[in-house]
Amino acid sequence: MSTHANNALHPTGLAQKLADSGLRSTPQRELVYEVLLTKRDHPTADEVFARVKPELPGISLATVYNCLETLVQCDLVRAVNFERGPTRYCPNLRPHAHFHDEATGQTHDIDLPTVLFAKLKAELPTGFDANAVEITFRGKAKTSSN
Amino acid sequence: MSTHANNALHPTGLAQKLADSGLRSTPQRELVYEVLLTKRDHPTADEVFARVKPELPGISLATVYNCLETLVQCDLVRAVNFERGPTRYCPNLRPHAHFHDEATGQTHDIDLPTVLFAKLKAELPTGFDANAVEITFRGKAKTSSN
DNA sequence: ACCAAATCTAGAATAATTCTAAATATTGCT
DNA sequence: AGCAATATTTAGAATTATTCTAGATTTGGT
Repeated sequence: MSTHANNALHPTGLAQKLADSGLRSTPQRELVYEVLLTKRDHPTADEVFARVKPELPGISLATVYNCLETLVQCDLVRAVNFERGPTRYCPNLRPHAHFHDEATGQTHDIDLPTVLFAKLKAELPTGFDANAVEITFRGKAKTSSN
Repeated sequence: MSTHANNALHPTGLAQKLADSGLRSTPQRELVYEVLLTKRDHPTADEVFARVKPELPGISLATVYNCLETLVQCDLVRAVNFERGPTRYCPNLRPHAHFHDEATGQTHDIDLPTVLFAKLKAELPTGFDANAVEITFRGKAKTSSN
């Protein structure tokens, strides 16, 4: 069922990545990561908390924040922000943009050719050296998947 | 001294733009707008408040927020967000990107060819109709103006 | 000058996130 | 196995930026 390129990194891989940063694999971290992989709808910390609680009823919201931050630090997950709304989390590590649907509030990943990111960086005046570019679209999506 | 293309819109123009939206020109709105035009360093609401207070000691922070919001609504000013930081305000209406200097925290405007924005929108899959694109660079700037 | 509507103000309320300090869990010795 | 050192989790308090509320002030049109 792995029809599309997927950067799923299951328990062992996760443990490895964490260890690389001198961190431990814990049930909380594994579960938070799994929740992000399972439903890739850019959930907020609160939403992750809600999805994780049934599995691990004792988990606290602070821990969810901690785990998410940890995963971001280890480059397993990207934090996505849109106009002061709550931070959303995204396990898609390919370079991509985001599309915010004004009607539904949903966030969609938009894959873009890598060269485009390079082209953008090339537009910067001398003296500016970017190590990241973020691209966000806003508008209406009339996808069939809605 | 008007060396660069400038979209300054002084009192009369401001009053006009406000009137277009059925709003009044007030000392507070004029001053907030002037402060934004005078020092275009993408100040936060707090910073605008600090700059405005000496001129109009009775002004409240709530009013500064109100004025900024009003100016944004009238398309005189753009609100700029970067990773959950406080919203910053920018009177540059040309389509442009922002560069966040990780070292200084400063925000710089980056003018980009208009066609680039169009090209980006063209990359969207069918079904996605964007009415705005936001581009943010992050990195180090070693400009002489620092 | 008067009235209605618009605007402004101070302070309370809210939302998302971070901080703090104590409780738990885990690891690496011995 | 036993134990100290360290990492992680937890609940709740604190913080920050912003919005809300309700009353006071200002304004434009008659």
